[in-house]
Amino acid sequence: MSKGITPKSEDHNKWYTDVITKAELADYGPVKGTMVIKPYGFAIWELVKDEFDRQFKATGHSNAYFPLFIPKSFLAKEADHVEGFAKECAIVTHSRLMTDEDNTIQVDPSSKLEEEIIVRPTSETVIWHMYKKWINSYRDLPILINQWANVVRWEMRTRLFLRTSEFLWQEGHTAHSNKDEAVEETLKILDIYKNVSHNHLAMPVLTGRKTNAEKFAGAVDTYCIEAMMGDKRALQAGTSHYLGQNFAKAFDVKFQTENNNEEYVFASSWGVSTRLIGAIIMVHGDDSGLRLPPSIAPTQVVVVPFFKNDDELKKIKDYIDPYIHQLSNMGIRVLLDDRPKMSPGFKFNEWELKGAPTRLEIGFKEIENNTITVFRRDTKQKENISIDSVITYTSNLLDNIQDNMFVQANDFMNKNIFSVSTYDEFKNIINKGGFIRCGWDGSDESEKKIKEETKATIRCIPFDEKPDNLNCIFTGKPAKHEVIFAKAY
RNA sequence: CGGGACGUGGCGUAGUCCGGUAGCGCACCUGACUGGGGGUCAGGGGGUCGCCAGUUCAAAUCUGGCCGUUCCGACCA
Repeated sequence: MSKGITPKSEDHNKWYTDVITKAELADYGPVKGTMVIKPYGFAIWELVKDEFDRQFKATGHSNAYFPLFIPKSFLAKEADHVEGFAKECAIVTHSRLMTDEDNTIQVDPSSKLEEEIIVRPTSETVIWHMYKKWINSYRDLPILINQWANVVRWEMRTRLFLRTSEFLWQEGHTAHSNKDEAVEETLKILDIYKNVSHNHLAMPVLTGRKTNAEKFAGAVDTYCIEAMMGDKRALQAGTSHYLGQNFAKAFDVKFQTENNNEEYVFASSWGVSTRLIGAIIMVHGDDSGLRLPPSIAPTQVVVVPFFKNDDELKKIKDYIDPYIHQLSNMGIRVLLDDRPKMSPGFKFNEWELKGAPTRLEIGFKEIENNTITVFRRDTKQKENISIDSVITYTSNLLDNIQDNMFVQANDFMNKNIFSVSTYDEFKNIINKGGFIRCGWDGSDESEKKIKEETKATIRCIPFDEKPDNLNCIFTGKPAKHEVIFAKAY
């Protein structure tokens, strides 16, 4: 590992990839746009995933698995949906390879498939194909299914975690007998997304509805959580869609009501992806690397001993082991980094780079005085405390760091959301970075023009919008909505 | 798909203009000394210089072609 990472202020993009590669979160795959999630990065994802999974299950959802391969014809069944994904699909056309005279590997032309297969960019179509088979009566509803899966979107420009050709996510697909219930489901999930972001990722998010131009292809309404990254750009961190009867109609999924009428099923779908890892990096990271909120840190407490030889290490272990076990028994993820031939200083830097929220430093100085040195990653403060208090101190400290990281990120976001009244101010702030809350006349044209001129997009129409006395920032007409504009990833 | 840049040990690069023994930093291996913020010294391994052809006594270096990567634009969670 080479020393140091590019400072955030110098080159944010380079800083971001430096953090990922040097903290060993991920690496580039051999096919353009693919990535390998390394064990440390995957451990973070598993913690994030487990929390979502717990909350989905607690709200009545079950996991299932649908196929990776989808008949090409399925995608065409919902007109808006095809248009949304047509330009970024991987397509399977053949099923065999062969070696030719030169001993090179070729696609065997005789293995051409009769119907080409696409690799799922999302699973609405296969799932609704199956739902048609499963739904007959109102008694079969609701269906509340989630799947953890990979999807493929053939992207032109990719970035680790934020946009890769293949990524991991969860996609929920629910079917309901009436609109209200489907909308309620859509918003219930959005609430879970928001709560996990706030309470576990320590990442404040704005919630709201997407404009027509920004919503999911095939949805009636798309709701989202939007977060502000450290460079003041926006990142869509999760979406929840009310699909109305669009997919039910496309796949002819009807059910019999209590009154023996026939009606199309109402639907929702929703997802968060490994993109969240990118968000965590950019919301919390600093010039020393990653900062992980304790809730999703694979190692919450790293113990770094000072020792010259096995004998000294043994004495330190005798001193510290009981406390390590006690922390571990409390469910705290604690690790003793006793790798030999690596200086404590090296370990300090490495664990700071990897974002471990707290560190205990233990050497003979501490042993003699019955103390231990505690370092917290969020503020980089060090303190020497009595060894007797280490358990409660550390466990409280983790809670404190979790809260503090949210407060820090929330303050940062709020300081960088601006109200403006003229388009000049608007452009000025968009250039400097930040979110803008302002009026919009509701037309696709002004939204598009603003995007062309400033690269800013409407991130969402916040739930608490107050458009009444506002004018459109672009046309000056009375505002239809109060919206959040920002440059986005 | 348009425009620019670049391909030299695992990573980052010098050398290319002006052809002549492939060099450096990091990482890696061995040993000793070290250890309170990325240790020091000594020794060591690893490169058909993206590929193919051409010019030449001689090509990382010159010429032509091909391939790949990357950055900037249109598209996107």
